[in-house]
Amino acid sequence: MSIKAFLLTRGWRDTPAGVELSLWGATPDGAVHVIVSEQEAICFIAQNQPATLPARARRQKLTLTLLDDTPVDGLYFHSQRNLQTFRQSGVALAESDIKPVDRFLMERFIRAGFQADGDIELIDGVRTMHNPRLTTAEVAPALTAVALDIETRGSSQQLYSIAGACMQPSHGPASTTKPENPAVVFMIGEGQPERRNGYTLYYCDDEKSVLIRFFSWLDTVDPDILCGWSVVNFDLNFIDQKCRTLGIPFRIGRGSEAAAVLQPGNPGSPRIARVPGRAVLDGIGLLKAGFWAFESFSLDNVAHELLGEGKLIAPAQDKVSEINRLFQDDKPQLADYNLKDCTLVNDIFIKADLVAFAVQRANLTGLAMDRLGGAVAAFDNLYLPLLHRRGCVAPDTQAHENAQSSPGGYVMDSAPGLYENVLVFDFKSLYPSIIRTFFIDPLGLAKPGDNPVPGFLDASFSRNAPILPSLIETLWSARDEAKRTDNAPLSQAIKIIMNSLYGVLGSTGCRFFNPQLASSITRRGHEIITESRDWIELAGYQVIYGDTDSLFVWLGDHGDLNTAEEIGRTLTQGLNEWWSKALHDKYQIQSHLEVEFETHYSRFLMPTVRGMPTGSKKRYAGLVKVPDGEPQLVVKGLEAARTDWTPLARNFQRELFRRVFLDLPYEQFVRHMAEQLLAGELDSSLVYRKRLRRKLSDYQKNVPPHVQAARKLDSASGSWIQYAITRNGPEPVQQLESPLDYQHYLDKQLAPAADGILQFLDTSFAAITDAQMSIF
DNA sequence: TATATGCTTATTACGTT
DNA sequence: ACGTAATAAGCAT
Repeated sequence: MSIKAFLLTRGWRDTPAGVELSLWGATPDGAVHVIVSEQEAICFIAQNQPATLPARARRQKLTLTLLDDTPVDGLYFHSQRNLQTFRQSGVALAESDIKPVDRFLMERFIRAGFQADGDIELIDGVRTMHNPRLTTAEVAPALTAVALDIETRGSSQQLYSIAGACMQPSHGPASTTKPENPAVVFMIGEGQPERRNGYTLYYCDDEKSVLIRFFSWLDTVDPDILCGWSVVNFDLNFIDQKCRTLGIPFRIGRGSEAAAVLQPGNPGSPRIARVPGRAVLDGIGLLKAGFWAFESFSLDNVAHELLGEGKLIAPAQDKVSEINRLFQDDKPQLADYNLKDCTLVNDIFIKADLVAFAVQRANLTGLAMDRLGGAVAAFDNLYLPLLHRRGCVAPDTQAHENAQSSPGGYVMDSAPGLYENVLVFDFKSLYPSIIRTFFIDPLGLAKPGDNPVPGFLDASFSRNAPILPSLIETLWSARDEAKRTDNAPLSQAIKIIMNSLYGVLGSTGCRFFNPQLASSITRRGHEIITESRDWIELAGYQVIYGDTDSLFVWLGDHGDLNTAEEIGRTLTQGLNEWWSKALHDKYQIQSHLEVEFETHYSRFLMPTVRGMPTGSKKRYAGLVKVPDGEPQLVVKGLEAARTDWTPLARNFQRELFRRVFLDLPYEQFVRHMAEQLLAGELDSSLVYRKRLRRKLSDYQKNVPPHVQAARKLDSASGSWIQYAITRNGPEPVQQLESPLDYQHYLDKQLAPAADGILQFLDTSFAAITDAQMSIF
């Protein structure tokens, strides 16, 4: 095949070998023909338009105008700096020595419909370290994955074993070539290979041999994806360091290319894995990116919550010594444990559809599928191609010192009380809908033209085919379609990208940062929520609370249970129609605001700020009746919702609320709970769990309880600390020495958890339990 | 290998009575 | 002893 140019890199940087470029395509003779970014290429691919890209990109000569009106002829670039670098560098192009990973990627692009001759072009420069561009289902039609997991001995940093297990994600058609040996464990030890339950255990002489044989196995399986649990920060980093120590190459890339784990520049930032030709997906990171919430992100806990099973050695045991013991006495059992972690990871990936989510996310953002976060880059990828087609280029990122910050959401003062029949209305995707309705757009702000739509901070926005609103519109209908076809990962990915489009406009790291943009969104939000509140009150109902995009409406005497739903629908429709008319009359714009009737709480608690008459914010609870089922208790922000409160208080609060909401007796329950506590029957639920968000030594100005407990620990371990309050103060659970301070738990856990609701029943935790005392 | 702001709570640290 | 500011964590949207 004859390759003219290959266009798969991005960004630029100075290296000892010279400047590496990535934003442009060019032909081997050095002439600049193609002015197109990788980002744009990926956007096209994502839209299933592979044929459109090369023709358009090669032939189109654009005349561009900077937003500051500097004319630029024929160049397509993302920043002044890139332009300068490009001009100075004298790009040299070559066809030679295409690496296996590049060849692999080209083959995939060709399979996706590109013509090798002419359509795919090679730009020399970066290309060695960067990779994997498995961004789309078209490019990677049948993804295969391997979960890996290592076992080590902590103190001496010895590697005991590596396990790997193949997965066929639900995404894409099944791979036709099933690996012969889909799950393996390589362990230091002596003996013949052992066929065990679903995998093969191989014994190796030493660490070096464990690594080399694992790399070789990986090469035959040749997965697109490596996954695991904290896989970059722990497993791959450990293997990388071990390879350096042993002097062997870290060959887990495609075509046995060497991988690397980049160490964080500044402490706190995550490590990054560079594995040529493969994507590295971490289960924890992906779940967090999809807004999954778990009590803890430990593998054992997530497996229990999602799959109903856990690790073979429960974390409560002394895991380290147990692993050491197994390595000495029972290697097959250690191998079982090792492999089980891999299969749990695979099962979690399948259950939560994480590969599909990662693919959809990459399709939408134009980012590599193993790159999490990156909202600013995603905005660029979506916005810049459209901006360029208008003949404009964007400004580079600026330094913003003392940047004016924009307000966030509007949080109403609440009316505290214990209610019946509270309806919750919310504006569906409020900020994106404001962007659509009010033409919020960087280009529209720069060139408002005649008769613009006013924003805030003296901003005004052109009505003439704005870019960002049309982008939102496209995403919006794609999301509706995804919901219609039950494509949950896609719908979730679109929701996240839509919301992040707003977020970056208020972030100084974004080239489009501008308080006028951010404020024109959020302050319009304030106006919308307060005017909606006024409208509902004029309609005769009391609004007891609201936060950013939601309104909590008490039906009061109108609250006949059968008519509540009816009222909800009527108010929804009325409010939507009112906004349509109001915005048309005032600005001659079409409203894309959309109020939804979200929840009907049959019982609802809006507490006060502790010890005050003032209504609380961001804290409430309610009961939702479900047809043919147990009523569902919803608790937001209160003690029961907080992981830094003890299980004692959280369970107690939920049960108390349930009883109160269902008009069941509760005093006996409260007394019984206090009795059990004092009798030592609840000791196992008295543990606090908090994160150490800084280094132990960095807590200087103030030493909170969890830090006091952590400092009593012989060996510091991890960023979470579990502790209990004893009569000698906080002590870590691992080294509990003093008797528990039950009075503390009565006063600081049970009482506050109960009084939030009991105050509206004209009683208190103290009153109920004192009555008990007087009986004795 | 830069989405945000708003709110509540507990606890400590430290000054003033 | 008591009030208040600072510190820290976690949550809602």
